Amino acid sequence: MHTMTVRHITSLSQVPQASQASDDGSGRTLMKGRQTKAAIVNAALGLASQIGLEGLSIGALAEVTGMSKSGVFAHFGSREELQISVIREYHDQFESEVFYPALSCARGLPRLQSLFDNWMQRTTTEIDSGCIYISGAVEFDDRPGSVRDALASSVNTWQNALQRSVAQAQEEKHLTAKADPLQVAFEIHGLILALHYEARFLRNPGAADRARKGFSEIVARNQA
Amino acid sequence: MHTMTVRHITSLSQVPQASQASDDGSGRTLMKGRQTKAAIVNAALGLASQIGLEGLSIGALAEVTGMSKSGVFAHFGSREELQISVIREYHDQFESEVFYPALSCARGLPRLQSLFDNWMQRTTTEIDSGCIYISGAVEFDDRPGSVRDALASSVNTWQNALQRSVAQAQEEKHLTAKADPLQVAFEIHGLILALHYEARFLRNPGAADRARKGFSEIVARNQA
DNA sequence: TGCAAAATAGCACGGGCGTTCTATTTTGAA
DNA sequence: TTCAAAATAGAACGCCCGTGCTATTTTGCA
Repeated sequence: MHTMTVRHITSLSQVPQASQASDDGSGRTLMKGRQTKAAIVNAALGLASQIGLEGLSIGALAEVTGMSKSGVFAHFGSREELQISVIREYHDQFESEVFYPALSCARGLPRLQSLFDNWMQRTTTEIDSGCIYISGAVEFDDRPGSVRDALASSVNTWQNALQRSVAQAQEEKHLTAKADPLQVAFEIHGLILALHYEARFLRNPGAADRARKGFSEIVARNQA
Repeated sequence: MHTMTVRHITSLSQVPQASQASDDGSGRTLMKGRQTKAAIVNAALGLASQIGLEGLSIGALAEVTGMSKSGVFAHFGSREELQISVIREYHDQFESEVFYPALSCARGLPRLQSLFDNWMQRTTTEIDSGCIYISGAVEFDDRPGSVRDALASSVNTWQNALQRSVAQAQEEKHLTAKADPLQVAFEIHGLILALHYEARFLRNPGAADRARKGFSEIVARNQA
């Protein structure tokens, strides 16, 4: 039986969260375990990106980090909790690489374009490492449980942010009011998925260009 | 050491292949093992659709078919060969459900529309069972080997057929000659991937409508 | 510097996996 | 009906997995 502190995966908007520094609120100073745990999670994210969340094994993780199996295990209490930690880490990285940088662009189309560019950039990088929002969806689409919930929650948060950006582009009269943000976000998502599929699995060259072209066509078609 | 008869996965066009009846060409009559093997492969496809090609285990398959582990194993000689058999079976089903029926529609846009409709129909059905062209791509994008090769070969065959249909629609002056078949096929693929992702993983309603709408926009934009 | 608590290691367990080997049953042409 | 060949079963193998236990080491405040 584990004491599982429920921590919601949201933000991707307003609150820029607290310090994450040396104090966890319990009055005790940062113990070494925290850093170790962070290192483990980082290694785990690297592993999971390549072989998937399901392929992630505590034994392999112990080898990579140079620790013992039980030493790794103790930080999480279960494999599920480890997987959820990895998802949280990925969420944070995605947020800081794709979402936050776009906030420096003007509301509306510029910001939407920036969101897409950052997303493309990240996906292109991931052609060699894999995206766990994509692989995870396939691994857990039929597997109910807390891992699936954490994953879906993260993805939903991002999709909402994307849809919000489309709606803002309408408010700013950059896109026609007749467009449906859900539809636009759906089509953009499809471009990213096709890029990931064709570049990473099929190794087709030119997929990135096609994704970019697809985006500009979507924008053109929905322009105000 | 296995005698592995190399059988290329192609067709999806011209040659409607031979009888597949009771003679395998070696002069011997159909033995019972053939039917059993077919039954196993069918069961395996059902299993793999839900839990993926990697999740497929000989033990589980033996239980489902009511056979012994070694009885099942003997038909394939290795787990890889079993997975490849499943891919071949899926290829055949995909062909006969999506590709062949569309041939009864007129060359050009009608046939392309039919291909998409059949594909949509199949994907919609697969929201409950999963598509191994999609899950397999994720599972094997980083795992070289014969399974990956078989999968990529099947997918490439289908993509070529789709691109050919787009080109034919241009020849028939249904679509503008300025369109790029690779681009159009890429975007259509994206719609199907987004449908699968959002309907099967996120359980978002309305995804099918959005995919259809996306297709009609692609057609409209590329009309001659 | 001492000492409780936290972090890590070591070991063993039960279970599922793919595969191999050796019986045993079933098949179907002669 | 016979009998070799094909099909299937059964048991065992080594391997890796997640997890639970019990030391042992390390940490960092008093």
